[in-house]
Amino acid sequence: MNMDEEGDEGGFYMRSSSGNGGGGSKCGRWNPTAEQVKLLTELFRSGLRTPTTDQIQKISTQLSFYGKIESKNVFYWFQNHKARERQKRRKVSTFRHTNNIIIPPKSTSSNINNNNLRNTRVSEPERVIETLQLFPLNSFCESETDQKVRVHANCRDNSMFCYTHHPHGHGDPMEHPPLDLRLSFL
Amino acid sequence: MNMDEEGDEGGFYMRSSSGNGGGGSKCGRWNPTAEQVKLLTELFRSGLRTPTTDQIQKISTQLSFYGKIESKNVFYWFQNHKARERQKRRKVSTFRHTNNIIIPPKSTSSNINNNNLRNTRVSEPERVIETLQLFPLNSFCESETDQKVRVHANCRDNSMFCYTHHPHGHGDPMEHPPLDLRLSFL
DNA sequence: GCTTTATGAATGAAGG
DNA sequence: CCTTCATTCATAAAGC
Repeated sequence: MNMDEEGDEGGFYMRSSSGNGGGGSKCGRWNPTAEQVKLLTELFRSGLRTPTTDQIQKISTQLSFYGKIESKNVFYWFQNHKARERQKRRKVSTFRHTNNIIIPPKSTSSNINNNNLRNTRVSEPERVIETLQLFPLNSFCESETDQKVRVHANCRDNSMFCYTHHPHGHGDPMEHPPLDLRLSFL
Repeated sequence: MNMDEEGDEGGFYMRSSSGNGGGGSKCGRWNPTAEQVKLLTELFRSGLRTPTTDQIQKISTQLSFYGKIESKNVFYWFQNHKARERQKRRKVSTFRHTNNIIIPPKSTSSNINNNNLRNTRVSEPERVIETLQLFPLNSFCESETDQKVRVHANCRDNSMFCYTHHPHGHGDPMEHPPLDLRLSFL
């Protein structure tokens, strides 16, 4: 991109690590603490997908111990998490596999001591059950993104990330294909 | 956290050697080549703002010729590009009064392009008029007192967010179905 | 090589 | 449920 525009004016970081309840957390949107996320994730993994109002209330109440939270946050969290889980599953892409053994993506917690300034999201690796994928739907890709191939019968074709990798490989630096496409391929 | 692992909270990307198209590129984050950016920009300028999945795929396929790319990269690119365009424009037009004539905010171009539901073709140019903004559409002022009860047409329970009082009293109506939650409070 | 900027990626919040 | 927007986080690239 070539936007020689000025950047920003007086950026202000807020994102207290867990100071939702204690610190002077700025209003705005809910910023879950690590504990909250962990618990929510655990619930999700336990199979909870669409909590009822009652469940939401209870969850919210419990999580309020770790920081400010509202019911709607819980509600949205599950909505988003579920949707994005599905979304990423749809993404028929990039899974590293050797021969026919698919290697789950490395979790790359290489530099743990990277104390970033603004990174306040405490990392909590929390391994997940890894099930092997036995059928690579796509050719082969290499990326760190994983997916558990899931056959979804969605009526609409509005899957978000569908990716078919077109393998290309050449070390020619000066390659320059006929970049003339007037968007015609769309 | 990346969206690849549901439990992976602090997944850090491996450093990338950024040898994108030519060299051995590690997968840190996608680093588009000049050609890719050029094409994407051109598409954007042609009016494409929110490509459909199908378009994303085609674009991705085309661009993969110039270097490694995934669909989600295209998706994110358009998301970001559109958002930042808007952001920039908003920032500038915060006080754009042409002499004395103030153009009233026309609902933020909502209905300009909404008619068109993303056909398979490139959308119409969709000129962004973006007039000045007199009111902060989404000013987040923390008001603890109220809760915007989201009227959500939930089939099962109609009382979605009720913060003021719990709807069910103490009877605790329905016990949770098939949830095998280890979290006791539910 | 350290700081600043540009931008890829993620996610909370809505709208429909 | 699905899509989209706003904001934020993280980091490669650019500038000093």
